[in-house]
Amino acid sequence: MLSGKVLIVAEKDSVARTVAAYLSGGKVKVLRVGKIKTYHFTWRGCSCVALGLRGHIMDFDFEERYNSWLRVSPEVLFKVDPVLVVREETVKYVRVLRYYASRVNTIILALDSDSEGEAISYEVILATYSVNPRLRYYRALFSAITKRDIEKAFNSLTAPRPEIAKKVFARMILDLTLGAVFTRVLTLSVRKYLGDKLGSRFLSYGPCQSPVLNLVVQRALEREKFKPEKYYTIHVYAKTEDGKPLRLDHVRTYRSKEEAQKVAQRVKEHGFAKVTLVRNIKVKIPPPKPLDTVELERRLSRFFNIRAKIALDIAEELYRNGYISYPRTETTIYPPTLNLREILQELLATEHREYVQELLAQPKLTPTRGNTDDKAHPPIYPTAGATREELLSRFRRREFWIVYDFVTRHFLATLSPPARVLRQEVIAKAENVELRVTGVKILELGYWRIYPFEKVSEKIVPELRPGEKLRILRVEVRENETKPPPYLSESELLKLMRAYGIGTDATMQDHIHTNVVRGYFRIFRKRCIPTELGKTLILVLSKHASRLVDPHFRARMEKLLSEIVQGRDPRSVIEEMKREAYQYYLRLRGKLDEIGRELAEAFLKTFRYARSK
DNA sequence: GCAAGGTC
Repeated sequence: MLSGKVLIVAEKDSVARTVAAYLSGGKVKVLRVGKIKTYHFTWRGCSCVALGLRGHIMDFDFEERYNSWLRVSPEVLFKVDPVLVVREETVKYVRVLRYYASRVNTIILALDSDSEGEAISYEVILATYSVNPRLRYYRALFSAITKRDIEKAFNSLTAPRPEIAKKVFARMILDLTLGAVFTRVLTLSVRKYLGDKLGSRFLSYGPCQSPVLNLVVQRALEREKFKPEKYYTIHVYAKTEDGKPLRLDHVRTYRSKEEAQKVAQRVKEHGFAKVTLVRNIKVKIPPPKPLDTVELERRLSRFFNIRAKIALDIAEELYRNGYISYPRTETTIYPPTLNLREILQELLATEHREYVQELLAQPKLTPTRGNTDDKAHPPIYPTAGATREELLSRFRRREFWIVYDFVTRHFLATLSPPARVLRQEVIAKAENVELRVTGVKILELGYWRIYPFEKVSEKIVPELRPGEKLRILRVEVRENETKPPPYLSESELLKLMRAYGIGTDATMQDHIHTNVVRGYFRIFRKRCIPTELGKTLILVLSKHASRLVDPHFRARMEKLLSEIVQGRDPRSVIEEMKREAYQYYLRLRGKLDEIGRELAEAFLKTFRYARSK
């Protein structure tokens, strides 16, 4: 099937390098063209060159003449087709692609086996077919960067799937069109009220960023609407028969203070409580599953108050420097080809040496296992052992060490035994008033030894037996108040985004970050607090175009787009979505003055506040 | 100057 000369294109350099190494059997010549590395080798008698891109090489944009926000009415953008253009930063890649394309007879598209990879494949075809009419294109689909998978993919090449590429292109067109139209109309609405005060700022809308903002705002509104209510609880201080002190709580709460006091009085007069139930349950707490991107971000936020964007930026840098594996993954199962013992050997160079030795001494390693596999990248794990000093001197920032050490501990935890605790519960009755005390006793630390972030605090209840009498010393009625729900934490937000299907593992933190940069919400002590501007933006959009900010909007759009893969004409899908968006546009346009006034007022509050802080 | 998705 193949003969002569072959160009292999991968999504990133590391994959091109690995493919070359596996197919060549080891003999690879590396040539640099500017900053781009090309890998030359022989495979099945063909002379091959492999190179890695940096993701997409093309992008959609509106033609130059639509760039004026003032002279071009936003609705015009619904009627024009954005054009696919080579990105400035990737012109050099296209040049190299074309150079080789004119000198080979076959291009193998070894891009990631997801829809983005299919789209990038198509971009490569668009960039090269004109320089060599005899070119043949094949697709190599591998589900892991392992020798077996790569060889299998290259021995069973398939055809590119343009319908998947077209779905991605349709998404790009819709994201751009909706983003541009609504960003411009919102920004223009406040112009006449704000003038120069707007500065270089603008009010953005996006099919991912805005539903994310909505989630944050809804929680804040719940919080604001919340009316605290008083309630009363009863607490009993008692002594066991052998003299140990013990506090029991009445299982009920009361709205009325008088009623609570009456019950408390009855308990007090009764003088003792009789133990009716002693329950001790041994519970196993399993170690965490192998780490994916979202979980890395969520845990670093929860455990260390590190923002998701910072977490991924640092993980990226650690990856580039060879300390951890590729940080953008949805996989939570270690592939069978991953040599866990080898990684442990590496980790002997860390300060967890002794713990690592214990694990290595075990005859069999049994890692935990999640249930997701993106078929592209393994879970995140450390790839080199390093000390605190090494990381601190190399990166100069404490967070690098925190992230690296976290990844290491998490990896070790997944190979560790569960923690074991004893959950204790004692019920006692004074007259007919039910009292309870609960406790936790740690039986075995298990993985908590290396992963103390999840360790529970111990509270031990003295040993009691049913029928035992507890002498009541004091009874207390406490006044409490119901509390509003807290602002959404960044960790919860990421979880919700994943559940609603907003963004991808690699972009979720971006959508959060965009909202922060736009001044829509702040993150303070791990929690997302919307500004006046963020709240007003959601209020305005909810009133006139609620679907655009609905958390389900992204998933709905994806579902519609997937019809393209089933054979539907992309143009008809794009038109359908645009028609709907146009209706929302008309509604907003009908209320432009009112909307502009509200947003302008909120804008001033938000940025006056930001400056005065 | 608009978005979201790759990648560094």
